[in-house]
Amino acid sequence: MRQKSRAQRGTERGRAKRAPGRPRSEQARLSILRSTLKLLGKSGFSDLTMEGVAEHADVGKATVYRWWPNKAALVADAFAGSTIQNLHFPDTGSLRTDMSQQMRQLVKIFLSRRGRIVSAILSAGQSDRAVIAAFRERFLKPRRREAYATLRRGIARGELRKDVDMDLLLDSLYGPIYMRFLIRHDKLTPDFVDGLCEMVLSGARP
Amino acid sequence: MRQKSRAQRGTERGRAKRAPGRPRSEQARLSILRSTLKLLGKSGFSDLTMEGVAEHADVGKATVYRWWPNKAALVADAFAGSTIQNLHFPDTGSLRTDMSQQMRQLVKIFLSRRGRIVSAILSAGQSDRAVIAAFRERFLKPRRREAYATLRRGIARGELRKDVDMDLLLDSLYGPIYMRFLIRHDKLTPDFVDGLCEMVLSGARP
DNA sequence: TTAGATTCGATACACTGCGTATTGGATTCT
DNA sequence: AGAATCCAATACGCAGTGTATCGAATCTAA
Repeated sequence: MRQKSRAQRGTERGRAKRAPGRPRSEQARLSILRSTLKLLGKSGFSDLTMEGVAEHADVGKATVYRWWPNKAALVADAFAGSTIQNLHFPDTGSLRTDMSQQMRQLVKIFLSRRGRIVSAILSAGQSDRAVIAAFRERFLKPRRREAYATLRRGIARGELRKDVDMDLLLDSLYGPIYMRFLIRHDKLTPDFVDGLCEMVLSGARP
Repeated sequence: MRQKSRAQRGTERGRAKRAPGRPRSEQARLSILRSTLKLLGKSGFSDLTMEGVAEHADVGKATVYRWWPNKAALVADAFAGSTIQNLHFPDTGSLRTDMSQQMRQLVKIFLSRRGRIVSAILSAGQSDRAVIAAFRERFLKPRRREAYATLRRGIARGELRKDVDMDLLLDSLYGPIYMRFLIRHDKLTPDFVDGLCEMVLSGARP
């Protein structure tokens, strides 16, 4: 909070008066965030160290601590800034293929190097509410908004009940993916995604 | 591994010759495991310290390290030994109420103090495969076996398709619960469980 | 009863990482 | 020019990790 208001003075809107003094180095900021993501993908949250980030980013340790109070805040911010592409919903005319295609993309990401970052975020989030909140706000919610639109198209086409509980439905579709991703008791395959879609969506038909 | 073979010499099967020397103190072992669970429920995984466990268990720190190589191993072992009750499947004659009742119990545990332990295990498991394996083998799998039997009763009564993919179905039922438990984007209520059961099971009917 | 093996609790130790503080120099505003 | 703020570097105290050592306790085997 404190450092955010400080940062705002420097970066927010041109009409706001610029604070005196040396402005914050955008280069250092980006370098720190990039290094955080890179190291996080390599080694997970618990092995990530603030000193390691500072060294890899070629930056003083105090510079890291000036802008992020602790490791969790840094990781949450780094993740929030990492825009994950290829996760939009298509509009094929069929709800099942719309959902299935997007969910396959999500699984692909979970199985890639970026999956390690997501797992680290969810892990750290279990003992730091700011981290899990960042995941919800920056990752989950934007995609949920797109998903609502996709579901509404399905309702309009008569593929879903009009009174369907959209949050319940989306959790039923994505929950099993997250569960297998985190507990690793079973494979995350495209066939799994398709079977999941078929079973859950057929339970929500008119 | 090394300490396990050591321990076996002392405790395994009466016919095996007992090793010379002072035997391992069962009292210390139990005290350590109990303290681990207790502290884990209070403060989560990252705040748990080996020194804290040793102190709370009234035991030397070296005694902890003699039998468990690190925090993750200790936590996995402690969780494995903690039998969680009240998580059996009833046999009411209706698949939906059988599942719903058991799932409500699970939610109750997730929302209780023991939920903190589960969340700590899943969190630690993201960077230590032994921890997540302990969760799977000691917690998930035993309940899955009971769930299979419950589903088979449902198939026999004609409430489920004969060719239903039981693992897919169970993940569809439990995945949303784990997702809400870990991401905390929505409430874990009995109504949620009931709606979930209804939607998913209706998608698996003949 | 004794010798040998192993555990126990206690404690000291080196090491790593955390988070704070200080310093001298750089950059920008007024 | 002067004030304000940022930077990198570095030193510091603190907490926790994991190892090592100690004398005492407890067991088996002879």
